Amino acid sequence: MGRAPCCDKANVKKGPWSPEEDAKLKAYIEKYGTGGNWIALPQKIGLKRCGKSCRLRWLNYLRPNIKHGGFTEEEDNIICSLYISIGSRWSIIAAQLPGRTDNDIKNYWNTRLKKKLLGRRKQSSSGFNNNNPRNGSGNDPDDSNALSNSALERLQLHMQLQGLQNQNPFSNLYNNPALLWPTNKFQTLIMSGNSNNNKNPDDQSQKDQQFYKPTGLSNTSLHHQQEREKIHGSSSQVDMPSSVPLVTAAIDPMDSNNVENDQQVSDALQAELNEILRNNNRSMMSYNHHHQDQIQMSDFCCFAEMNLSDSNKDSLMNMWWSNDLMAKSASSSSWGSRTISTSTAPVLQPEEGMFQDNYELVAGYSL
DNA sequence: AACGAAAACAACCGCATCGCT
DNA sequence: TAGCGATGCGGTTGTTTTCGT
Repeated sequence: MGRAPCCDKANVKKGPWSPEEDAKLKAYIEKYGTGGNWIALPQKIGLKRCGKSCRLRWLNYLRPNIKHGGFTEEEDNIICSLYISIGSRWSIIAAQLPGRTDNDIKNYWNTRLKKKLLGRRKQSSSGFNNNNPRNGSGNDPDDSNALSNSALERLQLHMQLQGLQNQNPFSNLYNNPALLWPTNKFQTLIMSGNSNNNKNPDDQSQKDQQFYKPTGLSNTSLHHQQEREKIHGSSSQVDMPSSVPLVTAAIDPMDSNNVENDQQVSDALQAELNEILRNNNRSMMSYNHHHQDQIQMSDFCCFAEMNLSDSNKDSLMNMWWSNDLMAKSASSSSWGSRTISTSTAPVLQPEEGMFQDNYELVAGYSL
């Protein structure tokens, strides 16, 4: 049995919004607010629209102080850094850019910024990542390659920015440890969210709120505050650098609950990583025409460009995928993959220091 | 000017989660 | 605490605009 539709599809208008519809929706919300019920809203206004559609229209286009287009260099920097750090968590990224919506940023990234950055890579590496039909869509939930597409993309960006530090416009910001998130502490925060009143280890949004919310706000009041901000258009931006130590202090990474099953968890994680790496090696075979046993991570162009030993490059690739896997394991949806059953999989909690060495090895900047 | 391809933008869909009863 | 409706999110698709020939 399928899920009940949120509205009567037959009597709902779809497609672009007309100026009249926009005016009706805007006028109503500005006067009465959303009333906390988007589903009922279109009926009240007399719009033949789905409540979700109204919500999207309001949030993305009609609410005050929305900016469209004209992304600045600084915004590019932030988007880039955050994407590399946390992946396609557009709502979080959008929260750091006042006036920008997640949809806008997502579109901007997919259509322009990504190309602008990845366009710098060598032809050969793009052949592997983009021109290989096996890797093209990333839609197949059973395709283990899909798991690492985002990670690989982020890795490539990471490498390029790292390699171009002296001449690229992102270098200053990229070296800002407060903005470069895939740090040991950040990973620990994500993974240890359940040690601090988080009953559901899969509840990513709960972790997000825990991570971003200012002190003194419950999740509920935070939600209400966010709702108010959305309606009134004030910035929901949280000053990230200052919020990080704030929450870090609230969650003790050395909490004994977190490290209880470290060895067991590390073993399980390593096994999963090995499997993923094997799968990726197989897909590399089809691209490089190498024997599986001969494939090295260092065969990747993005690694070849780095001044690292082969073993370090391979460690890097291991680390990067593990970073992605850890994130995905910690979340059921926000991190993209649904290939790992969060209901049955153990909550992987890395040891303190698990990523430390790798990041120092790779990044070359102080965390 | 006409056409097709590519890029950009807008909106929809399905799923996970929240929060109320 | 289970059930259910509402909400939020990210991925995807559809449409429009721009560009190249």
